[in-house]
Amino acid sequence: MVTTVPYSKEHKQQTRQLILSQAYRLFSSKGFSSVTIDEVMQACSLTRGAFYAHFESKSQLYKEALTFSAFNTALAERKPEDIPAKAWLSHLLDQYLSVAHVSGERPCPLAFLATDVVSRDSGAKAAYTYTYQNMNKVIWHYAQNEVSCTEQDILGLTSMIVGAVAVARNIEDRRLVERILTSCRQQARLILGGI
Amino acid sequence: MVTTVPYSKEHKQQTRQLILSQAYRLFSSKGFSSVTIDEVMQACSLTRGAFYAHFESKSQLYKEALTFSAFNTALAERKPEDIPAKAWLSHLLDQYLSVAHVSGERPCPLAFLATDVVSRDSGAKAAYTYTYQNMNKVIWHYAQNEVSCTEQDILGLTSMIVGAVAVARNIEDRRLVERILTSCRQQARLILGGI
DNA sequence: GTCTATATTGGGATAGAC
DNA sequence: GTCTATCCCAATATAGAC
Repeated sequence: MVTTVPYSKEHKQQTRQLILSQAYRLFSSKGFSSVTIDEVMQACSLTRGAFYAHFESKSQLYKEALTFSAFNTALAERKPEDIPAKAWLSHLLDQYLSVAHVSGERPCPLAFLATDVVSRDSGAKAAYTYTYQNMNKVIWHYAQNEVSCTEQDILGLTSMIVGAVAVARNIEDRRLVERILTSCRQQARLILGGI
Repeated sequence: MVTTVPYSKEHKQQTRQLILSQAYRLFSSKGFSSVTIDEVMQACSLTRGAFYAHFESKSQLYKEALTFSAFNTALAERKPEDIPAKAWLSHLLDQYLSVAHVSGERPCPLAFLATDVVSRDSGAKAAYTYTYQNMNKVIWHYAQNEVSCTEQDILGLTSMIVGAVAVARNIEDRRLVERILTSCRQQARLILGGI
């Protein structure tokens, strides 16, 4: 019941982080219901029983993994000092609207869990909303004073890039996926008004 | 094993359509895994056992329900003769980008099942892709010759409206939802270039 | 075609040893 | 904290009567 000698506090923290990262990887690719706790723990080279020393339930894991992911997304990365805001924003957009992202590289929870969060509890929805607001904040941070659009216009931009990635994941025709991403890269520039 | 007297062929067809419509209603609101066959059949006032006289499996039902929905979406509605193409397109956009739609009224499968289809089989993905292509075709049909954008630009537009609805469903803050929808209605007009 | 069982599996969660 | 073993419920699918 109580943590004893052979496992240090750091070890528990590390294990917890490992579980969160593997859980997010699996949840983002398959959704809540299709992921089993056994699967998550096996990915961590642990057994199912050990799970409950870290989390109360699968639902709690989901919520925490969602929050965890918000800090590991590409958008959370700090801009290198020597790159201008406009160039960095352009880079972020291209990265988001890339085949690599659609294929699951550093998946954005907003796109990958878009319809999965709906059936979860309010906590998960709150985490989703927070991440969405944060995405808008980050983009506006780089865009403001540089482009000719309002803060409200950013909401349309983020809807578009999230939607593009979410839709593209279901499309097996590679050519169509490319066309969607290309169109959105263009429209994003149109909305921002010159970057 | 074989259909006998007390149930006519039309009766079977009617039952089948009822199952499809109830299934789509449930799938679109909760996703594949969270819907049970029992639930679908209860919504039809039938029992679980009867299901297998109509479909082979839950997966097949999902795929067929997805295809079925494509023919019942608001976008599939015919334009009344006396309404100009531009006005009709404008009406379709406003309807798509409405709180009512986000709340589940005549749900568009592209938005409501955006991340749910990913884990399904190729048949489901093909149905999704077909529906997406069709949405683009319909919008382009009304837009062409009326607006100043290319067919490729429509892909960005549809990504945006699908994304907006998918994202908004997870947000409990009504005010934020309104702001997202408003922004997208504006950006949609911007992309179309004057409607 | 629809019903009432029932077979069977998968997976969340707990118990107790180490 | 992690393991193995187990409980237990939910849900897909089938069998057989009507």
